[in-house]
Amino acid sequence: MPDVGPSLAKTGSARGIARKELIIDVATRFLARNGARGTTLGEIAAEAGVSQAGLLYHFSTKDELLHAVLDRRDEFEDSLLWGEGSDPGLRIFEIIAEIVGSWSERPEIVGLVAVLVAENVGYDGALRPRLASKYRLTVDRIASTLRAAQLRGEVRADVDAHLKSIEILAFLSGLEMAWLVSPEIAAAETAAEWARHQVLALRSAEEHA
Amino acid sequence: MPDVGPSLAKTGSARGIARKELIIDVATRFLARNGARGTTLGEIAAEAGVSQAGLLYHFSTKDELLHAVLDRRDEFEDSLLWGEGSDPGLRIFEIIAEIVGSWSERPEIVGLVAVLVAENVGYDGALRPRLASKYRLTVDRIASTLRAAQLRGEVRADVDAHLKSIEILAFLSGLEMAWLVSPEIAAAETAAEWARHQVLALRSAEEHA
DNA sequence: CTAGACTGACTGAGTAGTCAGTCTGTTTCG
DNA sequence: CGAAACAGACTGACTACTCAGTCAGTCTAG
Repeated sequence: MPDVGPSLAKTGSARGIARKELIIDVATRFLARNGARGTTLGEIAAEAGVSQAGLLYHFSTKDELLHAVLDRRDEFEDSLLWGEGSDPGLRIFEIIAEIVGSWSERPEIVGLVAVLVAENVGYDGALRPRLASKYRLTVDRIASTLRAAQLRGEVRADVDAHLKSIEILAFLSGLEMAWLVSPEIAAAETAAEWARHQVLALRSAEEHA
Repeated sequence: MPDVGPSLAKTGSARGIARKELIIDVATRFLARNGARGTTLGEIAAEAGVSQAGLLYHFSTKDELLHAVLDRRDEFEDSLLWGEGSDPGLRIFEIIAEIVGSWSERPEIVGLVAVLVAENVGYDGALRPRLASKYRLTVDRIASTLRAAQLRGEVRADVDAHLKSIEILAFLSGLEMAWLVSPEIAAAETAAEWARHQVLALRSAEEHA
């Protein structure tokens, strides 16, 4: 019985699984700093304590490794944004400010998605479709959250939830890039102030009472 | 008399200058889509109608070409942001919305800086110092504009001009990246709405009268 | 003794930069 | 005015190197 599609659950030994995880760890750090084109399989392999051929035993293609890294990252990001339930309402701004505040805890992996997105802007970018659809999904989720809050009367009705959602994500990813080139900027403070003002501006009159 | 430093005004023939400009044009388009690591000198040369060796006659190093592209881009960006005088006051938001609105006119070159920044996030990124200092310069300029507007009483005094400036640039560059992966998003509308709300939120009570 | 986890050696496709020489238009000089 | 000299703008061939992916074979835990 040949397994269908590319390795859906092909488990190996405990040792093998551990090494695979380690490789993903290491790859994440390299990719977040130098992008896919700026990272060689040799570097990752060496840091993970295997030969390049050994790495390719676990991930038969560079592309396969990239997707594995993104799979894990997607999971992580979802847990950050939607970890406390799928409809945080106006708390979404606080959550985002907290995410920015946590950058200093694991700086090596901040910017992974932003860096990969920038690398895949061309129409031939291999990861482009995946990154684009993930982006659209997140825009839609945040827009839905805002619309729900509008229906509950927590947010002013005259705000376009979709445009606001695009704005929120633009701010977040732009701040990420800025922090990456200039780590000394006050990213956490900027995000906290931003969140505070956003909530004030969006809160409906009724809520004020 | 040996000329001092790297080519400060070393002009060539009219034909040579024209070719150099053409190469910069072509390079700008490629770099904005595929970054420096994703663009080969051969591609640029072919599109500009010279051999690769011919290109290297004009720019003896890939790095030299990169800097030439950025020199032109810096000039262009300055003319967009500060073209109508160095202190636009609250008009800065309108200007930014106009910049976003103009993306569709020359889409091929949108994102140049964002893409190069993302590629140079690692500490060994060759362009990193240059890009970082340009970023800080722009942050400071916008912050100064806001502070001047505060002194004139046009903008509320309880806003931190520096954090606001970081926020503005984060929104702009983040929107750029979003538009690059998903060109169908309503970038111009998002920017216009954003600018409108920013001005409303920042305008001081006195100005309202 | 076997399957999973590797390694070392290799291949082939790029890719930046070098170099020696050519072509063409302009300037110098008899 | 015409030939010679020259300089700028290239080209084609090549070098030195990097890198993803292949392959045949080895090692080791269970």
